[in-house]
Amino acid sequence: MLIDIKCTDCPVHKISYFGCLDPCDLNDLWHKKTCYFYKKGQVIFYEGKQPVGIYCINSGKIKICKLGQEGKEQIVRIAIPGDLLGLRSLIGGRNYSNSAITIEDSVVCFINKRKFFQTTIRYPEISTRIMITLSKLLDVAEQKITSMAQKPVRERLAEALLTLNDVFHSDGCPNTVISLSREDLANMVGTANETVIRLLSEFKEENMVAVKGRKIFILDKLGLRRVAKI
Amino acid sequence: MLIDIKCTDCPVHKISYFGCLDPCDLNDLWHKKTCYFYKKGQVIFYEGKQPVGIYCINSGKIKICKLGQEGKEQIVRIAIPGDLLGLRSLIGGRNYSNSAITIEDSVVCFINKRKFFQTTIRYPEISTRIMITLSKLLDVAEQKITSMAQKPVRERLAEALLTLNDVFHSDGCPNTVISLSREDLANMVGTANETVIRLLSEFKEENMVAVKGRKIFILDKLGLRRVAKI
DNA sequence: TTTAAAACCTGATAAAAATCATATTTTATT
DNA sequence: AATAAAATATGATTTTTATCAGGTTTTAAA
Repeated sequence: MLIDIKCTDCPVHKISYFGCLDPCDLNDLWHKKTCYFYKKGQVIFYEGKQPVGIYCINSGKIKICKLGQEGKEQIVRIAIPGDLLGLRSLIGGRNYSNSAITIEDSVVCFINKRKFFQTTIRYPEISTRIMITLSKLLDVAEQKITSMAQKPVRERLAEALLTLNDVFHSDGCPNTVISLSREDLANMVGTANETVIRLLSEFKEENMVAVKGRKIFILDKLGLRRVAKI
Repeated sequence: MLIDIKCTDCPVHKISYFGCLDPCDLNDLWHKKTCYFYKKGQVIFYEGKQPVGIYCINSGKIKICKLGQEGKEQIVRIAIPGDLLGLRSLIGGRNYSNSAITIEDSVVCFINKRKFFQTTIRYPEISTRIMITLSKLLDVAEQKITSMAQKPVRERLAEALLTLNDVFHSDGCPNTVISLSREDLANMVGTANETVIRLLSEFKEENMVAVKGRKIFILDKLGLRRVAKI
């Protein structure tokens, strides 16, 4: 569903990559971009496909995932409003190395390749910002590799819950509710969903989380941090 | 041990980040940099320390690793001649997120922070190249997360051997010899060294590798690729 | 060259986690 | 509100892999 969102009115434009654009360029961007509403569970782009531009998240949450063995999905990270999607493929001139799927109703703007490069070339701040973002993502990814290699599932799940706590807190609501299926949680942690369910009950027993249906409430961040060993 | 290597004579300068520099700047770089010889096993920099510049590998191989649980080391990647080390910390203005340790005798040049930024600012090609490199590293890292999450040790070891085959082939010698301790191999794959040893014997039985002391010879790349499922 | 210290190898055992099976609850749909 | 479908939960079992313990070989150093 095509919708219209003016960049100057966009709640994320100040914190996003385009925060440094002058009003004129921002207005121009608004006219050039297209903006869509995606229902929860819809695919924004598929791994392996050729990129034609980048996506800027206006609202909602999006899981970035890779297909592994026998189609099993690995969630690499969760993107939130202000994040750009498809940056790497565009920079490296390669096909998408992962898929983007909404995990809640989301609004995402699309900026085509040429327009994006035209803008970034005139704003070196954007390039710098991209480099910094990539650096940070790489640090996080390497940290995750280390966790996957060395930590047992219980610790990794605690780690994931803390990450999700930040992700789901980002919209500013005071008491954070994580709304993610056990399957998705398992695909973040790298385990079976039965194992996630069992460990979640353990955490519940230890009063570190509360569970209401699909929803997970973080009650004891410090406790989880202790379990995760961070 | 301080040694003197002229950038124009450096065998990697053409393929390195500084390949685009004009002769004058390259000469200037030579005067500003310092160049050291490191024995196998020496530390170039430590995780957590503040960066003061970047390192450019002239010769040798260097493991990039993070400290995990109880000091257990996780090898994130292996850097080869032409690679820059410490880039991310410099860009992001953070401390080193990992350590760099030589796995064979190496020669590494050091360029201080200011000099590096002075140069890169005048050569946008370098910024672009950095972005492309970071993008690729991130793709590789995410692929590794997926492997760690979904593949059993046997498959991951096959994968690691194929990666090492490329790394150790890079100097141009025809028949590749991987010279890496079982411990290091285990720290790449994310397993115990006993498991590596056992699986290596299996691969030997199946005529996919040959082992002579510490040295590993890859005999059947296709076979390993089949095992690794790539 | 001898000796010490690492690194490597092998087997037995234990722990962690996956898989399978099946029941129950929640959510979505008519 | 009733029904179907999907997701969640729990137990039993098996597989994978780590850990421990003991050897042997290789490497490094006196």
